[in-house]
Amino acid sequence: MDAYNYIKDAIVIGKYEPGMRLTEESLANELQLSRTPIREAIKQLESDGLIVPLKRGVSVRNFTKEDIKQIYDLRTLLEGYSASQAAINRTEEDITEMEAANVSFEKALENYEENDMNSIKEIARVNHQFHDAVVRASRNPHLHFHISKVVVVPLVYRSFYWYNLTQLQRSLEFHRTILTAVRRQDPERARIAMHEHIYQGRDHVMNHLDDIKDNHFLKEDAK
Amino acid sequence: MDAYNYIKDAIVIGKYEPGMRLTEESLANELQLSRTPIREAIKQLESDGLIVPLKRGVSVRNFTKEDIKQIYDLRTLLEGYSASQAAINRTEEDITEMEAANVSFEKALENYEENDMNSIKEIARVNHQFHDAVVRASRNPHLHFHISKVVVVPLVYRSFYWYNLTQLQRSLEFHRTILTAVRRQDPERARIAMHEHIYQGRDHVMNHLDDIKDNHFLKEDAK
DNA sequence: CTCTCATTGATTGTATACAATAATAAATCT
DNA sequence: AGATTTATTATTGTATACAATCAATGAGAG
Repeated sequence: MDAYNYIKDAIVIGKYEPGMRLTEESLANELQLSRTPIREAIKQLESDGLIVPLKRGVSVRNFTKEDIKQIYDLRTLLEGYSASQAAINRTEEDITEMEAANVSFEKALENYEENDMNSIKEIARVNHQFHDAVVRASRNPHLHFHISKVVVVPLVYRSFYWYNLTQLQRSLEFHRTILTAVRRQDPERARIAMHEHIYQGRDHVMNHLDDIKDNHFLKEDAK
Repeated sequence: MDAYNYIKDAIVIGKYEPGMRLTEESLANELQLSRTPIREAIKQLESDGLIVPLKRGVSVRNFTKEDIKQIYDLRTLLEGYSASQAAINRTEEDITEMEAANVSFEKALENYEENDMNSIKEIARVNHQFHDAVVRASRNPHLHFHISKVVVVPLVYRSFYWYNLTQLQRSLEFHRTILTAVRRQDPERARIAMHEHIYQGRDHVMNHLDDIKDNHFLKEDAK
């Protein structure tokens, strides 16, 4: 894996915590590379908004509750649009892919256990599989570009750790509703279903952020 | 100016034409720098989607007519949302800024002459001033982030060269309508007005792309 | 004469060295 | 002691050298 993806993953899974300062040399040591490729990775992560520039060097970005709200609102907007466009432009192959993703989701739910790292990761994977199929069906690469930047945010990723079986089953139901609307080429219903689906995710995450007292995600930006 | 902004501008104004291959060494020579900072700039521009990776090195991205359509659709969506949020969250200072931007626009129109490089640039500047004020009034930095990536596309920038006085006056009228809706805190009217405004821009650009025979923007991707 | 393979040349990927600058620690003065 | 200046250290910014890889050219075989 290259430096960019390594560091990105480390941030997303929380290995590098928000506010943590990243120095080129320590990263270079950890990845057994020279500073040159590290610097390039850092520049890209800065473009992604996952790290913020300091006077000297960079630190892992801290997303506040307000950030998460706004990011979910954007996701709602973009993925809602994505679903509506998918309903217009989808082919039979797209439908097949979405169906396959939902079958995988079902299977993943059968093996699901709360707090089991592996089954959670599997859920995250098949969930992404479905959403990705929708975006691809929309036939708009630029939309894909923006959605991918909005979804990668650490908290969005980690939200799967906070779901329980009932909520995940509800998610699958939404996927089925969206699939039906896309199959019937009903853009508005597809959009609304996706909108509702992601909005539920937003509520879910926001509730958790309220609960957590010692919330290291909400630390003030280390200046 | 640093390497990133230099190359970006060169691409946006068309100095580096679509499909043109960029080698690190030639850029290093042109900017009188070593390859190291050039490489970092290239990685960022790749994130922006302004250049595309080749098997070896990179080339300036070529935006097809389909790309432009999709980009404008996204802009419509994002800036429409931006206007609606501005209507909700605006302060008096935001209104003042938007008013100032429109006054500047008026002034710029008085000095406007078709094909006059300077007055065109001035129009582009004050237009951006207004749109930027709206985004800032929406109080959503992430929205700002995405809109800025969607607006920078070369063709969007150059579209100002294709306007005439009547069309620019119409643009100013739209700005006024948007401002009114934002002032009255009417999100839906603000959204629709912005939507219509940008959609006109889209039509305008698409018509021009139809007209232009020897359209170097539409060259096939140099592989 | 054309196709294949090898050799050459150009360009990128990585490492390292040095210079510039910021952060930190020490020392001096009031 | 507290503040201010100076010295030291840490970290980044840039340049350059070398290794790895891809593209292009040419030589030889069919």
